[in-house]
Amino acid sequence: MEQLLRIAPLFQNLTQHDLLPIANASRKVSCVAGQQLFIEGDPAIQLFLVLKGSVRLYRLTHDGKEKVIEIIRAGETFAESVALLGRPYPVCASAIDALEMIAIPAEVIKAQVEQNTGLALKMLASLSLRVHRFVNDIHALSMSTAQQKVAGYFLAFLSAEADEQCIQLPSTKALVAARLGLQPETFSRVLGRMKEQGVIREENAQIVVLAPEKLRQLRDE
Amino acid sequence: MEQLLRIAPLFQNLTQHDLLPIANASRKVSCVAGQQLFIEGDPAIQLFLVLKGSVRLYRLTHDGKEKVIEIIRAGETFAESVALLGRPYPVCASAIDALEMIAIPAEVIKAQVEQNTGLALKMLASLSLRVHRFVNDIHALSMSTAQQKVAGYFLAFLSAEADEQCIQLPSTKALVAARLGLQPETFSRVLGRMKEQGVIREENAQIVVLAPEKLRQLRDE
DNA sequence: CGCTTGCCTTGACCGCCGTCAAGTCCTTCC
DNA sequence: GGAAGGACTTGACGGCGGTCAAGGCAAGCG
Repeated sequence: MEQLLRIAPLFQNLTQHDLLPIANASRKVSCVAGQQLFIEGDPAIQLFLVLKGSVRLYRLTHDGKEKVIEIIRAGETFAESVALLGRPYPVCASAIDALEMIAIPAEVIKAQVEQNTGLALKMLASLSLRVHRFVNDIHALSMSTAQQKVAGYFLAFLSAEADEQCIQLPSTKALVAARLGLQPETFSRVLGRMKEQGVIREENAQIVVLAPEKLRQLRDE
Repeated sequence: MEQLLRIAPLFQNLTQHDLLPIANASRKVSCVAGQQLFIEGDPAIQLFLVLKGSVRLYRLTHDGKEKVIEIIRAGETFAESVALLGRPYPVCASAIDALEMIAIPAEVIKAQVEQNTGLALKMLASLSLRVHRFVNDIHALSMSTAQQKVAGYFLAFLSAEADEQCIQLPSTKALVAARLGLQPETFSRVLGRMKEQGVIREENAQIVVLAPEKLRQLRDE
């Protein structure tokens, strides 16, 4: 269990002494694809570390549609912020595919944070990063055109200057579209246009970026 | 200085012993309206507590327009998250009107957080709140129509169930429009429609909400 | 093999919102 | 008082993207 916990940046570099009470209180959970983990308004009694699979965090709009806020992938934690505040979850969560996670009681984390400055700093760093990502998201969401959103999304996956990189889309295209605030149809059309411009290619469920600089140009309009 | 610092939730309830080094390292700054505080990419060497006036946090899109990410009002702090990470500012900041702030060196905060669990917890709570607000913002941004955004924005100001509440808009309407990701013209049109539906009224630069439940209905489509 | 189901694509249509432009109201300043 | 400027409003128009509908395509199953 301790080894598993150390996957998360949150718990790396913690001494075994500090990690032990957390490990003892945590338990492993498995979920099938599509399973509901919690819904908006549920009391936040635990935070999660994803070991395998991915999780969709979303909100329901008043007319029943869902807006994807974040997609959590293996190795990442979520619900850290709420565990500390003692507030109910601000989003719904459900498993995208088969899922393995570690559930960590919020109270144990709270207790540890109070004693252990190292963990507190880690959590601060983690939350700061999340804030930064949200700033990026808000910026991306208000970028006007669908093409710019998609280009920006792909560029976030590219590591360096290398040409011809592959991108593995998390789950289905429809989900990525939702993440970007687009309809599946629109996403498909944008991909089609990019393909006929020679910017990308599709190869067995992967996106191959042929011309990163052209992608950058599309994002910048 | 110490009294001023205690305005912020971040520093309330800190012992004088803990607050003193922070107070000693901080200094007061004044700005004229429109003054640039920092731009995106600047090294983040200090965080700010606004005493008087308000601050616009924004990003520049690639074609030179600016997207308002947040509006910080008197009594609030900003740039807490970056001060800890040692990363450059992810946004630009400029004064909306005449401004008085306290600038607190990031290093002092970092040093104090390492020693003082109380401050660490405060900062965690503050960042958690910010994350929650961003979640709300992302949700609001992806709500489709302009009317829904405006209704949601107004509803966030209403405290309880009381009818006939006044809302003081921060600064100009154009700025609020930018905050909502709308053009001033669109914002104006939405206000006009709400007025002729008897949902709101305008009275010397204030919005008077006449029918909160109608507003809720508009937000929910 | 044919049927179903789910995912994706493509086409047609329409409404919302951004843009451009002109006009009104109010403040400021001489 | 009159001119100038800024904030806001109102109108006309066009494009992007959402919606609806139909069709293609692969996997699973009887």
